[in-house]
Amino acid sequence: MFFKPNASSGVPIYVQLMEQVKHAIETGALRAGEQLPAIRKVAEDLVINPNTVAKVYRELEHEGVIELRQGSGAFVADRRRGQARASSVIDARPVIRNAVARLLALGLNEEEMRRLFEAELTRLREGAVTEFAPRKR
Amino acid sequence: MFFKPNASSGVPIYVQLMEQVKHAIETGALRAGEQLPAIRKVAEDLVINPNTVAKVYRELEHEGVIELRQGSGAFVADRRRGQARASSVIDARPVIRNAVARLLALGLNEEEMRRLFEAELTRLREGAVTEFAPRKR
DNA sequence: ACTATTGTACTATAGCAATAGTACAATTTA
DNA sequence: TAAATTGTACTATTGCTATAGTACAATAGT
Repeated sequence: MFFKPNASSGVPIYVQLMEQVKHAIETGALRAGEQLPAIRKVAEDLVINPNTVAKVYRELEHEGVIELRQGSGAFVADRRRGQARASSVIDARPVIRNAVARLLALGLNEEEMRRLFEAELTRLREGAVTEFAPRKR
Repeated sequence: MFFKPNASSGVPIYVQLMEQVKHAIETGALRAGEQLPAIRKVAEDLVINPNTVAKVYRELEHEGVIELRQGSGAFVADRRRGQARASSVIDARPVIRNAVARLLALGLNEEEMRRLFEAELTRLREGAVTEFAPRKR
């Protein structure tokens, strides 16, 4: 599992890290019971503040994703649910990998892909949407 | 074109709005020369602060995406580039639409889809990545 | 027991996001 | 010309993100 904070994306670093850890668990890169690197170690590697990493671990624990044991470290919580999810997400990987490859072939850049993807998710979400259309001239 | 601010996504509202406007132009929903709704109107519709919308328009103008004319309003800049892009993005739409449908069929929720997608983009991006792996026990 | 490691818990600071409110300037419309 | 509309430009406030620095508490390893 890899991580590279995208400082210019507008998404807070701690949110990005949380997402990465969850994704690592979903894909089986991190399995139940396994230990995560120490707060200070992660902070050093990513060149971010230890407090930021601590916040990530704290939040993840609050969500039941990991377990924190003072003096020992952080461990992936062993919930059957996450493990069951893993297979689905792993099966899903080639699907988006293929799609992204096609988008790339069509000449789209990363930003365009992301906007297209988010627009599609919004479409699914539906709910109370507000129209944002050009005015009559 | 539709817009629904996702306050809990961690992404600043003004960034989301900027992305939406760009996407609308890329897909042809907004065409060169067309007028965008007034700042106060958008703010009212989306129930956000006029200053936030003003910031969006200001930033978009700075990027050359739109033109601001005091007293008149905001207009989509007529650069050939955006128009040329439109066809590519439109062609790309069924690709991700199909992919998202498959992910949905696999039982993935929105968050999982987004993480999977972002992970794939990170893979493409490559560059200097920092390993984030479990420690030996 | 001692030491190192790991998470916990503060305070303080700087910057950005978003809101609220007000006033002004340029243009369009009647 | 007068009024309405639209963008511009402030100040002030609140809350969150991220950083820096320090100290403490619990556990593991020797």
